[in-house]
Amino acid sequence: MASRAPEPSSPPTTEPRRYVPPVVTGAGDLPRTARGRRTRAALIEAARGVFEDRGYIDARITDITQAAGVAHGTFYTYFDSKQEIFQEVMDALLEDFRTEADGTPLRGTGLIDRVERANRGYLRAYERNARMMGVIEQAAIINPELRHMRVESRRYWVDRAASSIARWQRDGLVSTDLDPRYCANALGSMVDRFAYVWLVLGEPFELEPAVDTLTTLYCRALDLDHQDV
Amino acid sequence: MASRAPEPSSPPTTEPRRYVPPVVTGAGDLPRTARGRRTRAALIEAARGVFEDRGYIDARITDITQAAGVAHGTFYTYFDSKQEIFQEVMDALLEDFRTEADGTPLRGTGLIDRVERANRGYLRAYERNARMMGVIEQAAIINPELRHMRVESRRYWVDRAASSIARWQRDGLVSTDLDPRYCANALGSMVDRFAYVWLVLGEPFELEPAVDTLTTLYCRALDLDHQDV
Amino acid sequence: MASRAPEPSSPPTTEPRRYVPPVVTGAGDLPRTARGRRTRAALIEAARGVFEDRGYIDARITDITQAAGVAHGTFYTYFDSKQEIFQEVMDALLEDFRTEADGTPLRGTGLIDRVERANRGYLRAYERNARMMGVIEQAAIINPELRHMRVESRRYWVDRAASSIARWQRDGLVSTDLDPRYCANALGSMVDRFAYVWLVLGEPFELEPAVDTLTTLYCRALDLDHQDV
Amino acid sequence: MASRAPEPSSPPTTEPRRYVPPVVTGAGDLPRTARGRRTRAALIEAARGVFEDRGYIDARITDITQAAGVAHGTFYTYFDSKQEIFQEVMDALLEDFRTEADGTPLRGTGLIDRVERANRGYLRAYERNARMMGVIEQAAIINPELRHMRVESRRYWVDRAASSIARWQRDGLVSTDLDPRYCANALGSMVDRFAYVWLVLGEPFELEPAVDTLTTLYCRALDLDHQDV
DNA sequence: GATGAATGAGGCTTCATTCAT
DNA sequence: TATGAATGAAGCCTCATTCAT
Repeated sequence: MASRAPEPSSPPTTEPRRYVPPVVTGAGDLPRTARGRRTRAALIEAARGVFEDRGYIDARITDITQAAGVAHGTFYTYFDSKQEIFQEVMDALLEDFRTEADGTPLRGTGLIDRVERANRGYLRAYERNARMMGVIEQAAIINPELRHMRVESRRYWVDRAASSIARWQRDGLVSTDLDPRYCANALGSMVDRFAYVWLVLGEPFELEPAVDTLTTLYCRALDLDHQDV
Repeated sequence: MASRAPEPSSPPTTEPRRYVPPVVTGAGDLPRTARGRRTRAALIEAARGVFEDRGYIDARITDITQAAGVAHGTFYTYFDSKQEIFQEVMDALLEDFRTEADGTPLRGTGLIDRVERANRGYLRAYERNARMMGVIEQAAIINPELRHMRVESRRYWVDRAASSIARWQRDGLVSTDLDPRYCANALGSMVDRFAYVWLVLGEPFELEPAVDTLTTLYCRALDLDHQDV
Repeated sequence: MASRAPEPSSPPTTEPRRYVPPVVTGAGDLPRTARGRRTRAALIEAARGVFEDRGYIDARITDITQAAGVAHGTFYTYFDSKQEIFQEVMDALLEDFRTEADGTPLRGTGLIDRVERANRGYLRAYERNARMMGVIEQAAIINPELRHMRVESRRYWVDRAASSIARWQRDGLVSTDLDPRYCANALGSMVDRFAYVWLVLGEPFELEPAVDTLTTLYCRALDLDHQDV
Repeated sequence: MASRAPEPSSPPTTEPRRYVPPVVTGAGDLPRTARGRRTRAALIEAARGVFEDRGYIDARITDITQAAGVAHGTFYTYFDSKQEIFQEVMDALLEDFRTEADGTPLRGTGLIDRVERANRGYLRAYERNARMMGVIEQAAIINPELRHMRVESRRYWVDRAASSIARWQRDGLVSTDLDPRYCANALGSMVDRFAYVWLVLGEPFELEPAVDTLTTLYCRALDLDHQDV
């Protein structure tokens, strides 16, 4: 049945490449002088603003240098391309994401509390970075290397979830008729996509009911709530 | 005196008063001759192929006319822009989607069977149209009008699901502590995004376990399986 | 002094050609059937409206056929080009111009009365055809053959005026220190251009004071008013 | 709750809220480097030549960059459109016009001498710029903004003349039965259009008789020659 | 390091004209 | 005659990247 599907490893937009670690050009390292570091930081900050305002495709190098208050050519002193500076912005964002997720306060000690904390953390981080999240979606869909980054990032979260589920199965908390990888992907999709529909597409929701709903569905789907007495 | 004269203060050459609507080249109705209908259909078919191969952004009008074997200008006899022909392709696809979803055989008569049928139908339609689904995602993220179409289409499915959930609540099958709209969005996101991750991003899954997992999670999340004895 | 001027016979826009009488193609003669004559007339009428609304450059064949309610290709059954149908429209207009000019009532019998009649007639005809006059100016400036027509038409009026002036000189009514051709051109320019500035460019004037002013200036310039006692 | 979040109803990806003004490529100020100024000047000079040779409509950006010996894209470093560079050329020309008109030697001290000087100055400036004057006529007839410029420029001359006539009336030199604005427009039209017919349309005239005729007609029309004893 | 000018490939769209029915 | 589909040349403009100071 799945046989009619396109090769899964070959998304349509462009020919997939094995992940080539970003070529470290002259721009790879941090600038040596303080002035250089300042300029570089200004460019990254400016770039984030421009990406948020115009999206990935419509962001022009000119916009970025202008917003940073430097000459056009200066951009190429620090970055080789739009993609490269985008990766910097994206890295910072994903880092913020992880930090936020972990830093969210835990309200209780049960499994449901943990799930709730994860969901709340994710949604809050998404809220704060909503505009860039939309842009990342756009960029990832267009640029193969950026897509790779995004897929990798996704895998990080999904793998964590899959490990948890597997552990819960070993602990007898979750039925073993479920495949952890399938479940983690499905439930991760649920949370991630819900955030996108809400915060990027603009479907009107609110944080607390969203957290509640996602947490309830998540736990009931795994039958965690019956175990968690 | 100047009675028959036009208003002197309104020079005719460049600011016409009577507005003659510009000729609507394409877009209008269907071509009047069989030949025209053939050409138009050929363009749409060619366009789908080109979109699948190159994505929305990289698809050029030239690619489409070449694939259809007509002159470049012929495109503009039938369509005004890439967006317009894309909408045609997308319409056809969404139609196919609905048809497929409804036509999937029902394996039993219980609620779970119905959920399963919906999920299997959705995934099968997604499979068949995987490449275009990816392209639609791309296009919708870039073009506001296409995004609108996609959001509307999404709403169609979500509303259906929300209605079902509300009905099940009235029938005492689903706990009333859940908001149908939140649930429908979350669970719809789960299925839709899972399909995307699998069939567009290329995460390796298979149809039957996917249907099973999604159906199980969907039903347990709503506690449908306890009722459905 | 005049030596630095560009070759007078070589206006800049395009290479001047000797006047080639319009090539009589298949379209030259009137259609044989009544239906054909009707279609042709409809096209000319439609063309005038389109030219008035959009100017010469922006008028498209499509606009004309659409306004005439015939198929696109039908145009070429009767005309070979936009220029050709424009000439038809222009011919009719110039004819109307001459008729109007001659038909204007003569208010008295003196020279001044005649000058006034000519001016009033010219301005009234201009008023009625103001929009097309502007378009003719545009067309003549762009298309060498149409410019030729316009120059010829201008010459017609100027020659008439020059003849009158020469006659008046022979009759001792006008000082012989003036060159009739120079005068006729200058005074004709005055009237024609005044009409353009008023009725095409939209400078606000009114008919009667305009006639008065132009007539007074015209006659005093030639000292006709002193003779005309 | 969702306090730090952006308005959910406003998706960021495509409808940016903060408006980042598009980079103004050309048009801005003068180039900052000498090289840039040189290139810009070369483009303007080349443009004038191209306009003279091909007219406004047929002048292509490519022609201009080729004539200036720069790459196509360089044009857009300094100008946004053909219209914009044309305005520069036109500005320079009108400036030259005013300078020339004022700088023409005054042959005597009477009113007639002044009129003659103005006419000679105008015709000489017209002679020197004949080709561009024709092109300006073309451009002004086609492009609304350029027409506006031209109308404004015309108004400048006509207002000057109207002021003179009004003054002469106050001084008892010109009959008060004439409206200065009507007269200034009519007589200005005479001179301007005569120059056009001569130097653009190519009707054969010569400078001195032209100056004489126009001056005589101008003065007699206003009865200046009777006063000027 | 910083500047800003120069480059040029690349795609879209229009519309007069031709042509097959 | 009338129709309307098909043709394709032609020019504009953008903007990432390179380069000379």
